[in-house]
Amino acid sequence: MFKDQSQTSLPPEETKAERTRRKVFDTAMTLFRGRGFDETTMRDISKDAGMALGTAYYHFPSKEAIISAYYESTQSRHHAYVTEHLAECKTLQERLHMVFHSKLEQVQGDRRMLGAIFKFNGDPKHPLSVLGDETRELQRQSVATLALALRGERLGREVAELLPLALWALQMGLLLYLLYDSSEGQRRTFRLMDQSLALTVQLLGVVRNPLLGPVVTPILRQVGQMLDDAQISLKDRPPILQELK
Amino acid sequence: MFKDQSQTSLPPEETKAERTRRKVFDTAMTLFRGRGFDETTMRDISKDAGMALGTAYYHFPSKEAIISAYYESTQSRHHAYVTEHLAECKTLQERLHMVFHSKLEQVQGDRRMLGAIFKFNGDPKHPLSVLGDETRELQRQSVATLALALRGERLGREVAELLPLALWALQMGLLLYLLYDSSEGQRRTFRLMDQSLALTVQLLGVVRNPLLGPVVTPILRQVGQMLDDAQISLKDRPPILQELK
DNA sequence: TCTACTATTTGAACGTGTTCAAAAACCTCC
DNA sequence: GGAGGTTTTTGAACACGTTCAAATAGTAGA
Repeated sequence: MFKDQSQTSLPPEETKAERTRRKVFDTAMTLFRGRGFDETTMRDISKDAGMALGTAYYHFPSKEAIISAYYESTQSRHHAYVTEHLAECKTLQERLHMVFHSKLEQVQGDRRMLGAIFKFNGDPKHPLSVLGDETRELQRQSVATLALALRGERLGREVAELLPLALWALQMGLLLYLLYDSSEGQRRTFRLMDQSLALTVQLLGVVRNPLLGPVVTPILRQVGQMLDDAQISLKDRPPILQELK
Repeated sequence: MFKDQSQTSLPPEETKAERTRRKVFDTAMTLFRGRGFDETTMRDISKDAGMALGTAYYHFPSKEAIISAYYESTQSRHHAYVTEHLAECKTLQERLHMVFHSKLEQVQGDRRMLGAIFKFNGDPKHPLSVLGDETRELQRQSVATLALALRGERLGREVAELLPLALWALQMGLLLYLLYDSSEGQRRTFRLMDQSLALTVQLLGVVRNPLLGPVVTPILRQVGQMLDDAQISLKDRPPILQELK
């Protein structure tokens, strides 16, 4: 219809195909948020987007692929937000608070979509399984984003290795909790999050207490070895869990 | 076809309907184990069971309901096994070992079916969500079975409240790991399990150390309060997570 | 044995996600 | 502007889980 003459120089990358793809994505997001993932059909999406069913499938190989795209986009938005606001936070508490709160606020409106993400963890072969092969890179990024909150902390080797993964697990748990939390404004999840983070900081204090070193260090070391052995680790190429052996 | 004349007195409860239902269940189990849940069609099941599609649906309201029945049957088999063998185990280690090993051995052959169970956790409304409303009773039983391993232990109030739930979470984690573990005989999962249990016992030692009481007790108390507040608790009617507030 | 009722079985039909061959639009080089 | 090629769009078709009205088998009371 329209030749895109207004933007000859700015983004030369917005091809027609990309515009269609975005139209599918945006329409799907609106419908998913409104009715939920399962209640929205691909036919609904293509109809609302003003195109044929096959067209939507040309741009997204499956319905879940749309969720996957959402997953990527929130992750990168979160990462951007965190890197931007990191300098403003002075203490560890502040950094953890900022990192976790921004994540939660970001996905707060998408509660009904989270289910669609958690749904696929049961299938190791499934591309959307958070623990699986295909989301490995995404999961690595997610851990890296959270690890930014630990920047500059003096941590023992064991803690430095384990904590980012533990934070990731905590975040996953909180997102799962969010999914079930229909309290107003999801305040329950926010409270649980604050308490969890306070506890984390407190535990970190215990772990760093030199008097308790002899008790704590061997345990941490053992936990680390155990997770390594089970390949639930972060050492160089981080799989979390792919098909094992 | 056959009038069942051989059992006039033994089980008066095996009606024809029950026999058909069992036929559906058994056929489904065979196919699920062989090809996996998703790869098995309701049409496959009904054909192999020698009946029409609608008949299978008369006895099970949905495909997932068959998994649900499996879920119940393993839980009760596990419980029976544990109560029977509990007396043979003298130490805490032995009891934990027996309880966890028997569970794992029981579901070992059903790896491919576990995915179908984990799949539904994403949806709070879904009857098969392990955290949800409808599986509450089943989850309570599961925790109770695991708690049998702690019978007779002297535990502080906080630990006594938290540990069973922690064991349940551990078991869930191990089952998820099992799902991804295609190592021969699932030895990776067994090893991870043994290590986790050893660590559990070791941690229990730390927690019980009277010298560390002042450090450990307030933390445990706080964790307990936090989970209570978030309704992730076991106090009287245990919800774990249902739709919140 | 017949009658009325219930429990069970049947397969056609529906809505879904997905696939695909063909049509249409677009692009590039002459 | 037209020929040849590629990208995008289209809607019919498929297999699946599920529903349902109708057919059949079973049962209990006369």
